[in-house]
Amino acid sequence: MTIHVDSESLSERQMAVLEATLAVMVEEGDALTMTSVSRRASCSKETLYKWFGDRDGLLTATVRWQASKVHVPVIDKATITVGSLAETLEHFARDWLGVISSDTSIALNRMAVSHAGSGKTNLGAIVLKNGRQAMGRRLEPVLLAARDAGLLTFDNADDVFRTFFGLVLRDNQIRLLLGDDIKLAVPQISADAARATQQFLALYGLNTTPKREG
Amino acid sequence: MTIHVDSESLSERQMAVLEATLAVMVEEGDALTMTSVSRRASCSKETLYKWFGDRDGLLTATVRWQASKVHVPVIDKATITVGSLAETLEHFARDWLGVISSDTSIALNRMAVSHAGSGKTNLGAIVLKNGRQAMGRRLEPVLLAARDAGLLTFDNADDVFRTFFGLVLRDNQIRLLLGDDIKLAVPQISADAARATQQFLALYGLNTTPKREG
DNA sequence: ACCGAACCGTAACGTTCGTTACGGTAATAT
DNA sequence: ATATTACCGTAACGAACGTTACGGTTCGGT
Repeated sequence: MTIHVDSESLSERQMAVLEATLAVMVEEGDALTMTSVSRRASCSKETLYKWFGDRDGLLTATVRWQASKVHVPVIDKATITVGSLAETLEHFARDWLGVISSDTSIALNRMAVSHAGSGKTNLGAIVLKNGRQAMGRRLEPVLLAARDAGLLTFDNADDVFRTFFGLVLRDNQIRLLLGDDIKLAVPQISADAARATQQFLALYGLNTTPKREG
Repeated sequence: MTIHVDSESLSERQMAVLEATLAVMVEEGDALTMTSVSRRASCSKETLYKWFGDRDGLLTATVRWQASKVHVPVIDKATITVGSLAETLEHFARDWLGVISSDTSIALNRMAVSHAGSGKTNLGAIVLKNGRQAMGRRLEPVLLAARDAGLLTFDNADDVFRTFFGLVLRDNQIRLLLGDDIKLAVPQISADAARATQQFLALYGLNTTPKREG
């Protein structure tokens, strides 16, 4: 339960251990055992316990570390135009869909959902903070800048972001978490991102953008 | 692993046991043990194993039984109008939000997500079939009837449903599964359902419906 | 009244796994 | 050179829990 390592003070070796833990997570899910991690990381169990306290500490450190690796692109607010806004949103949506359909994201979210049930640790809070909330924080200035530029109209930025969330992700995340083997390849993701952006602009944009595909 | 009871051939006593199992699921999540279920159901473990084979069989039977209880309202396709369509969609959305924010739904989805990770059983497929897919099957005729009546325009009904899914649920489901204690009370649900319906009609409706709240 | 089936409550068995302990090795410091 | 530290590999402990077994009770049929 005690935090033995901080997110910043991670040695190379420790990060390698967390990487191994993540790999085991992806392969075995919650059936991950300390033995399997130590085998995969070529380290001793004693080291695992010395560094991370207990199993929950190892999982927490892994989730926290992996979550901190997710980078959302920063957008320049100054030069925002009609085209750049659409481009930014579409790019954002594309990256996002790519992230949530990755093996590591699915494994992490599954782990967090499982542990949210038996309320021992707060993996769910960590994932929520570094996933959903980080996305919102990153996109919010873009939305506000677009509103200032007269491109969008809305009252609550967070509420708008949640609708964008729905338009982009739709049922993809829950289906992936439930094991539905949907194909989210690059063309599909691009098409989804474009559609979501179009729909979002149609709902909140001030000018009609009658662009059709084809 | 062997199926000992069918969904139809469930005695009253067996359904009471499954109800107890569901209650334990809600309370303890995946930490559910055979002992806790037998205690809660006032039955012997021997009976549990005789009826349901093993732990997975008990969980599967519970999920299957609970999922079969979810009833989605049937809508009359003949008398569809502009107002009835909006009313139908809004009602649908309201019921849906109520379901996914219920304790049982959260517990069931968490269980299914957990087991989708360690691919032993197919709880995820069951939940998916009786949740997401059942909703789509139920709403599809409404969408098609609305298109026939000239109220909506779209190519792929399933694709349209997925967007409706996103507009209604947004980030609510994943946040609930991850343990975020968001308040989804009746007024909030009603407002969300109304907003989602308005936005959906704005995207796919042929006539503009400039109704504002207030 | 008697029998057998179904079921309850509980004890017991075996496995898995988290956790701890210990011996051995390489590197670094004194 | 020797002590200390950090780590690896593995063995061992203990608890939790799925699974099985067994004695006792209820109940419907004959």
